[in-house]
Amino acid sequence: MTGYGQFCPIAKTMEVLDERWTVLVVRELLCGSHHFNELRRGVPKMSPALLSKRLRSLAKAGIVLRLDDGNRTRYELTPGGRALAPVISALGEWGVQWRSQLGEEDYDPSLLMWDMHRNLDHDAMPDGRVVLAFRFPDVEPAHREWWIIAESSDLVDVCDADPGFPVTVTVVSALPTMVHVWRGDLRWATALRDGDLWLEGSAEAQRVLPQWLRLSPFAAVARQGDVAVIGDGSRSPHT
Amino acid sequence: MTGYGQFCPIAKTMEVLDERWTVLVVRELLCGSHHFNELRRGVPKMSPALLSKRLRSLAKAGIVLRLDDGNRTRYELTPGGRALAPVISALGEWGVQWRSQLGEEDYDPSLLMWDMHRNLDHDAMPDGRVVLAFRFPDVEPAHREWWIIAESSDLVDVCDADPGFPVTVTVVSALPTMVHVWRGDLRWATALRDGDLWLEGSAEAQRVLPQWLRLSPFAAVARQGDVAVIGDGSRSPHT
DNA sequence: CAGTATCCAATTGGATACTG
DNA sequence: CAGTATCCAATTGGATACTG
Repeated sequence: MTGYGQFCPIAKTMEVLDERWTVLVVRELLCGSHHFNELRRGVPKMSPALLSKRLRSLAKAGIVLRLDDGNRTRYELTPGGRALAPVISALGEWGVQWRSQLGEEDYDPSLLMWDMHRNLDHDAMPDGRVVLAFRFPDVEPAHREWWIIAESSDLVDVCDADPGFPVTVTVVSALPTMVHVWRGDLRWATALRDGDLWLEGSAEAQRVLPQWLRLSPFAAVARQGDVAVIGDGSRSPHT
Repeated sequence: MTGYGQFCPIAKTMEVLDERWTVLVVRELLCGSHHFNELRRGVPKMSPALLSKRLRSLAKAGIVLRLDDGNRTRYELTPGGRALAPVISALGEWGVQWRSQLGEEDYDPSLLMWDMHRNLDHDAMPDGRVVLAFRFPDVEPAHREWWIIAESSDLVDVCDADPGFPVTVTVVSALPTMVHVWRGDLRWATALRDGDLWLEGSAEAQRVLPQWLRLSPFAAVARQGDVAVIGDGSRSPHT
């Protein structure tokens, strides 16, 4: 039930990566998360017990190092773990090209905010605090409003309660619209032109927002295979 | 228990590939197997019930096509399935670099023969029938001797019973030695020089055998990370 | 914050035997 | 040849509550 009993290098790799959630935990580590609750925010639907278990397996497999960091534990990829980057890239590139259709349950605003908050282009942003607000009118009230507070490149917070700071720009759209813009399935300009997404704030801030908010690392991958779902989450048929 | 509930393209890919054996079935299809029992030979430790189940899942996922081919079923990759080639390559490259240590149970002579038989360099081989014999004195009698009978590029058989044809060259070694030569962990020349592997047959046939028998597609990948196990299957410590 | 402990229903997949 | 049927032990992982 564990190994494959094969000398094939693909089999030897899958022995380590084929368990549910494992690859997503590695993805989070590659994205720069180092602490347990930070990792949890990248895999919000994974139970903490299971995350703990996977981190131990990955440590045993020589992919993750668990380090004592004061009274917390710090997780670090080993060189072998970092060498998984091309594997993770290949998986993401295939996914964006051949699995672009999402189900209802895939639209998770907390994950979107978590992804966006660590991909801001701080060089393009003004000095001082920038507050980005998001409103998704189609989402249940409890998860409808979000704030990203960028103080500096190493201090960016996400919260779902109004932090009280003046907002630099507000983005309003259906959640699937923002998700597909982030994924690169739908262009900012197209969504704005079609009225599927709109901005509130100074004209200048509205103009530069798309530079501040970078897109998914896979957004630039050429699309093929199937048609993206856009707008309201209804499925487009395969072409 | 099935999806991850994430819009992340890596998660969407793993929803299709994270089940045990699935990636190895795709590997077999990419290697050119098209029929059920042909696929089985590439995953000898997988039960036929499970192989059947995985082929159905892959068909449902749009990766495999099941075609009626006379009274048998033919399996074909879809364009999306063929597009998994870079993913499979990345997995194999990582495995060869970071998981080169094999366990006892990974040394499977039937899989080795199956891999080798489809990687012959027919252009380097003479016209007419070429018979390669293998003897692994360390393996239990029932799986100690193997023959690869190459009639032409589209007619190559593997068997574990003497087919009775004159043998062109015989290779004798411990099974791990041949496996590590195939994987590229150990060079032909080194194994021959150290007496870990020897050949029987005409001097000319011995000389050209390494051209006929090509190595694993991952044999040329640069090694790093850990030290290969060679020779008798005992473990070398990590460096 | 960073996990651990416990429980349990559901799934998984190996084994074996059988079939047109 | 190309699978299907059945059974069952073992594992898995989600849920919930708890801890220093």
